[in-house]
Order: sequence, then C-alpha cells, then structure tokens
Amino acid sequence: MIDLFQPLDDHPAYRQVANAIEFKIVGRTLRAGDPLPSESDLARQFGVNRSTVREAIRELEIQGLLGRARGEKRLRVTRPQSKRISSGVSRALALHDVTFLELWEAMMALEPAAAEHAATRRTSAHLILLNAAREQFIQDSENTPAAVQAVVNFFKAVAEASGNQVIALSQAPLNALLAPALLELIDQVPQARARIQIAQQRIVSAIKLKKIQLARTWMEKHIRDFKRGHELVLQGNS
Amino acid sequence: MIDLFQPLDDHPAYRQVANAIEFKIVGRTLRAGDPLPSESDLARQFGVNRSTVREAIRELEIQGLLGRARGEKRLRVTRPQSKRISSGVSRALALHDVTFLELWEAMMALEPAAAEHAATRRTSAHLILLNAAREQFIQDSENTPAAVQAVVNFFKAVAEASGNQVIALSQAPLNALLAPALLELIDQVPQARARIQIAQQRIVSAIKLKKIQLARTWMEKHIRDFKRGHELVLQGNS
DNA sequence: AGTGGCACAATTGTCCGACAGTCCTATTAT
DNA sequence: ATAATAGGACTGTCGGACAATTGTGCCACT
Repeated sequence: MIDLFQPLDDHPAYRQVANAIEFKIVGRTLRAGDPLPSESDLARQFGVNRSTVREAIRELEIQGLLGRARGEKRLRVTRPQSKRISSGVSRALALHDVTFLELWEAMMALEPAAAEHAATRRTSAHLILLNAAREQFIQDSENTPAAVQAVVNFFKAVAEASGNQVIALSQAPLNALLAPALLELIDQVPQARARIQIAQQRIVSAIKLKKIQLARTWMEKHIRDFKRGHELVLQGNS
Repeated sequence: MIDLFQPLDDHPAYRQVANAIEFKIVGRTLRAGDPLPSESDLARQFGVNRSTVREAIRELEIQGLLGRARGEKRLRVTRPQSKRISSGVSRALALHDVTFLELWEAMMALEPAAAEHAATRRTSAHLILLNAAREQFIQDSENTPAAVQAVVNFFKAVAEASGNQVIALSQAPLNALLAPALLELIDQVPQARARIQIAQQRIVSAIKLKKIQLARTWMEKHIRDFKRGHELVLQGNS
C-alpha cells in the first residue's frame, strides 16, 4: 500500500534555490512586502549562475509567492492571491473533464455553508458588495456574458462575506468552472434570469437580516435550480 | 467597483511562450502523455533563446501541466495532479494565517458531502482503501505523527470514494492544514484516539452499506468532535 | 531648505555560446 | 537473437554580453 522508500528526487539547482527561498518566505524570515535581493545578488549568495536563479524565481513568481507592483522592477515577497491560486485549480479541473454534476455537488456543499456564515458575520461593506453584484446582474441581464459574470461575482461576494478564507479560496475555482456551464444554460432556459434574480434577492435579504438558517435554505434552493436548469437543457438538446 | 481598464500587462517573451504552450495544452492540441518538443526545438520554433524557453516551461512544469516520469529526460504533457495543486493552495492558506475555525467550517461543509457521495458511489476498491486507512490509524495509534497521517489518509480516501474530482480537489488542501492542528490536539485530548477510531468505524460501515444519510451524519459528528477537542485544548492551555 | 532635473548605477529581459552528464538509439560484437 | 557499445540528442548549468528600464544621488535653481 505505502511504499517503503520514497523515490529519490534528484534536486536540480534551480529547485534547491526555489526551495531555499520558499523556506524563508513560509518561515516568515522574508515577509510580505519585503523586496527580494537582486538576481545577481542571489546568484552570488547561492553560488549559482543567474540563469539558474531566474528559473527558480520564475517558479515562485508563478506560485504567487513573489510578485511585483505595476511598473516596478524588483520582485517583492507577496502573499498568494486567491485569484492566482484558483485559476490554476480550475484549469486543472477543466483538464480532468469534470462533469456538471461534480461541479454542482461541490457547489451544493460549499455555497450554502458560505451563505450561512455570511449571514453570521457579514459587515455592511459586504452587504454593499452583495447588492452591487445583484444590481449588476439586473442591469446586465440582456448581455449574457456580463450576466454570467455577475452571477459569478455574486457567489464570490457571498464567499467573501462568509469571513472564511478557506471557504472563499475553495469556492473560487468553482466559479471559474460555473461560468462556461452557465453561459450555455442561461440562454436556453427562459425563466433562468428571473429565477436567479429572485434567488439573489432572497439570499441577500436573509444575509442582511442575519437569518442564518434562511440564508442557507435559499442558497440551497438557488443551487438546486442550476441543476434543474441543466437537466432542462439536456432534455432540450436530446 | 470594477476598473474600466485592465492594467496593461507587459508581455515578456517567456510569458508569451508559456501562454502559447498552455494554450495548446488546454485546447487539447497537445494531449496528456504527448512529449514536448525539445528545448532547442521550441527555441527555434518560437524564435527565442533556449534560456527564455526554459523559463517558460518552468512555469508550466510548476503548474503541473508538464512533467516527466522518473528517470525520464524529456518533458511530457501531463494532467495536473491534485497533490501538486493542493500543496500550493494549502501553503497559500497557511500564509494567510487561517484559523482553526475557518478550517473547521470548511471541513464541516465538504467532508459530510464527501461521505454522502462516497456512500452512493463507492466501489469495492474504495472500501479497501478506506479500511486500510482505518487500520493504519489503529496500528500507528501510539506514534502520533503516523496516526495524524492516518487520519489525513482516511479523509483523503473518503474524498476519493466520493467519485467527485471537484470535491476531492477542494478537500485535499484542507488535509494539509489539518495535520499540524491535529498533531497538537491528539496528544492533549486523552479520549481523542478512541473517538476517532469509533468514528472511522461508523463512517466506513455506513459507506460500505451505502447508508447515505448515515454516512453524512457520522461524518458530521466526527468533524464536530475535532472542534470540541480543539476547544478542550484551548481551555487546558489557558 | 525644498524641488526639479539629470546623469549614472543597478536591475531585468534576452541573447549567444559552451560543456558535462545522462538518456536514447542504432549499430556492432558475441 | 541478445548483449555491449558508440554516437547523437537533450537537459542542467555556466559564463559573458547588451539594450531597455528603473532606482538613486547629486547638482542647480528658486
């Protein structure tokens, strides 16, 4: 079941360098915002060539541990932003050909929980964001891609309002997968727009009033509706 | 709220190269298992230097889109494995200083759902894995780090048995965060080991018998127990 | 003293060329 | 046919180089 020995990784220099830097970041020796030494400097410290250093920091940059502000030249230590992380996850899922059902089940697990915690912990700032997303959906209702984006933003706003970074980060990749599915769905189900609008209205209202159980329930119904819509599309196309 | 203009990314060559290759992979022109052309070849095709190509493929390798089998030299297109993805996510979460409560709430959302779907769809192969994890916990009960690892493996086995890649991939990072928390908890709560053992027993049994609701319920209780244990530790230390 | 501007240093992005070590392959020897 | 081997191909790493851009310190001017 479990191998007695782990495969011996060979450790190319660029990986060792990356690990060494990562170690300092994760161990908070290098803190968010700190500028990284220059490439030549790192090359000197590690005793490797600058090309090697470059491959290493390219890794960390991709992982979101390093980044630079716009127009800045030097890299700084940064905390990985959920956007960067989630795009990778959702691309991975897309490559694994996840089905709508899989996505839906995951949403069914996460979104009601997010709504519940949002109802508990939302601040007034969160309410503003929620209402903004809701209004955006109403406004862009005719423009399908924009409407889909508004739906995604709504879920994102709920997740953020939950005040739970783990839930927010787990939920983010789902949004990216939801968008293409919804794009097809929304135009083929006539009542979709109206139902979404009502659902969002109810959810925001429950969150606003801190009706915890209600927020969960409305969100559950809302998510269930997506599945129903998806089934309608399947029937229609068969 | 939303900026009218996106910041103009500058497009360093290595990023353009990475995007071009990624595009081919995501668009399935390059399929999993296909070998990538050699670095020199890519450099020639793109009309850039090999160093530039190397930085680009380093990105894709990190993201898990490229990889090589052990002992193999040439890179191949691969589908990102959950392990690679989830380690990045959990590190990001760790850097954001997530609290135990946040982790717990997310587990409370995902694990019961995973158990439920596992009870629906588990195969006999899944059952073997589940029991293996359970027995591993019993055997390594005295060895705290190994016991913690066994608990993590148990959750992983449940998520895999759910037959839902999205849930499995969302759950994986949680495991990595659970381990250190559990490591402290398990030794400070005398009854922890016994309770975990019973809970795992019940959950596996429910999954085996395809008792869907029961699987969810036992898993919920199991997760709730972690929070209780955590609270006990907090009291004890105060 | 404060501010603006400018020259210079530092840094990044990219390129070239090179070489040792390792893996693959096809040819040769048994 | 099989095993050994020699070449070729490819990666990992190195050194050096140069243009473009950013950061910095100094100087003049108000």
